[in-house]
Amino acid sequence: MTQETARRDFIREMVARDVASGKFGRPVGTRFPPEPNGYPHIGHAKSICLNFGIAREFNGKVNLRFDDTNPSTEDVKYVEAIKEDIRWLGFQWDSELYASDYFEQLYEFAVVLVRKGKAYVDSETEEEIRQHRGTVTRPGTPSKYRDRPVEENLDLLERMRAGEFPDGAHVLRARIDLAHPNMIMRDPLLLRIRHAHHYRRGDAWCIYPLYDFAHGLSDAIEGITHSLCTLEFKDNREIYDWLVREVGFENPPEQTEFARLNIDYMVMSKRKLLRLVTEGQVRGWDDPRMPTLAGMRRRGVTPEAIRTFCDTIGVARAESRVELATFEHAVRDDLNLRVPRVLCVVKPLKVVLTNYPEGKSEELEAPYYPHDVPLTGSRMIPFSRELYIDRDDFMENPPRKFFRLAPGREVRLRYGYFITCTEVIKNPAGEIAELRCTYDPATKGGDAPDGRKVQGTIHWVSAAHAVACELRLYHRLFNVPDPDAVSEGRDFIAALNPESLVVVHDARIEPSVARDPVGSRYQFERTGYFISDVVDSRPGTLVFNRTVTLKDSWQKQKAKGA
RNA sequence: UGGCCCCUCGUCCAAUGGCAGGACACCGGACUUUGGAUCCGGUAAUCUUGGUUCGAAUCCAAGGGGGCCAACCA
Repeated sequence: MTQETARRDFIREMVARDVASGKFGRPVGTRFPPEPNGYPHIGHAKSICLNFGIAREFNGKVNLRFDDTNPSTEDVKYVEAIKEDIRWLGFQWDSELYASDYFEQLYEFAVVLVRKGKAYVDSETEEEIRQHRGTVTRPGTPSKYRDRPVEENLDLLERMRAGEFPDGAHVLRARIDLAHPNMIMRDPLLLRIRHAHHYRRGDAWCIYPLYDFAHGLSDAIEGITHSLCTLEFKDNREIYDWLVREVGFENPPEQTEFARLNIDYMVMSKRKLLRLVTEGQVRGWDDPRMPTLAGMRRRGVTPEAIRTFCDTIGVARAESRVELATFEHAVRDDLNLRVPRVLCVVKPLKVVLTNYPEGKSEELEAPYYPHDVPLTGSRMIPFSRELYIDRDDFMENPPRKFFRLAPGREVRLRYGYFITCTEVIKNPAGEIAELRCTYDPATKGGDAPDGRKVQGTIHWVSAAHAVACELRLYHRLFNVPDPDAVSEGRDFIAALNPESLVVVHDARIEPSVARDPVGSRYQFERTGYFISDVVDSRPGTLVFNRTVTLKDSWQKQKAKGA
């Protein structure tokens, strides 16, 4: 707010200029204008951070305005979801408003336009209107109703509102120019008849404004100064300006467009997300694989990480696609500094310590945070003769640079002892069933008094004390970086990653987490960040969602060797 | 093909006529009881061609490439 030297995006620079010049003669006003027909996603988060951020930085106001002008797709459940997600992201709006509350005013504006000869009632069919609009390379032709007398237009408009006509019988159009090079300006439709129940207005209205008619005028009614939207609305700016001018607003708001957010391996279109949900490709709007805020929340992503991410990617006018790594970095960077570490074995392999007394067990103290995280706390973890380690941490014939357990090799058990593998036990099928190891009692806590070093440290749990749990390992939902760009005629559904969710049913976790509340976040050491699932996890049936893996330079090493 | 918008390291964003910089990614190294984190170092870009200018990523022109617009969706 005070950092005038901080680098700013082109929009903030513009707002700063406008504030300095007193251009609008009123405080900065922004708005976030979702249509309540779907759940907000990370792309909306970018817009939310921008609009709410600017209002805060410039001591302005931000409105949450639902652009609810289409009764057939909208629902209260979406307005509730949107409000919840904005709050969760950490923002508070100054006013909660609805375009549907402006229907009366919009109707009056329509009358004004008709009286000025700037709008008319067209009675052509939908098909005729489309035909007469021309194409991008060919001008359109006027409707035969275009020159109806004002009085007739007024009468028709009134009767449209009164419900005298069926859907599609008439529309109100702006009278501009059928040959306009900007298609949007070829007498755009303003009001259409829709005998449909509106989730807020009920059956009070049967004519509904279209986006172009409602949006700019709603901004103007609210005294918005800076109306920020995405690039695809660039052409609409012309009708926006035309309408606020014709209706007579002084110092009307001005629209500025910025590039929408795209992230590799994600789809951001609400239409596509809705399809994923309705077709059951995912388990709902809050499926942790979804780019929705609800999905990310359930996945374990924090609002702070999302806000940091939005800061990182910046705001510009060039279309772009952000690498997934940029997003994952923001997530790890935030989680690293806030969540406790615990031990969880994903694919258990039994280890028997042949020189550890049978029936004995002990408690080892394990800090929750590593030395470089400024948080404190620890818990005791049980240790005994039979343990589980991860199958991936043992190889019978290890390649070079494999620093983990192998026959004859010594490794450290995290917070525990050094162990050495002495024997590999196989089942009749020849698969490794169990390892026999010896432990060195002198290395309790993880250090050898003789200064002996080990290459690797692996995680483990005590077989008798560990708690079975379910792990949901999420991967990218799509196999291609740009699922929106699947070739013509092919469905983006075909690009879905069949392994976007891998469920592990028999993971084993240290018992300390058993009674933590659902929604608790952890780092499972050496594995990744996880959150206990708020929907399905309960005491006795623990379920964890993997938020993001840890960076894995061993995987990278392996890939290079391959 | 009409109109409009955009084009800087692999990716995202800066540089607002004056030394092309940051973040992520990548590659090395240090450190390490997480192959995590951290620290240090490195590779790496102005779409092309002209023009204006003492000086151009920046201004102009042409070309190339990408995107948006022809829903009674937003």
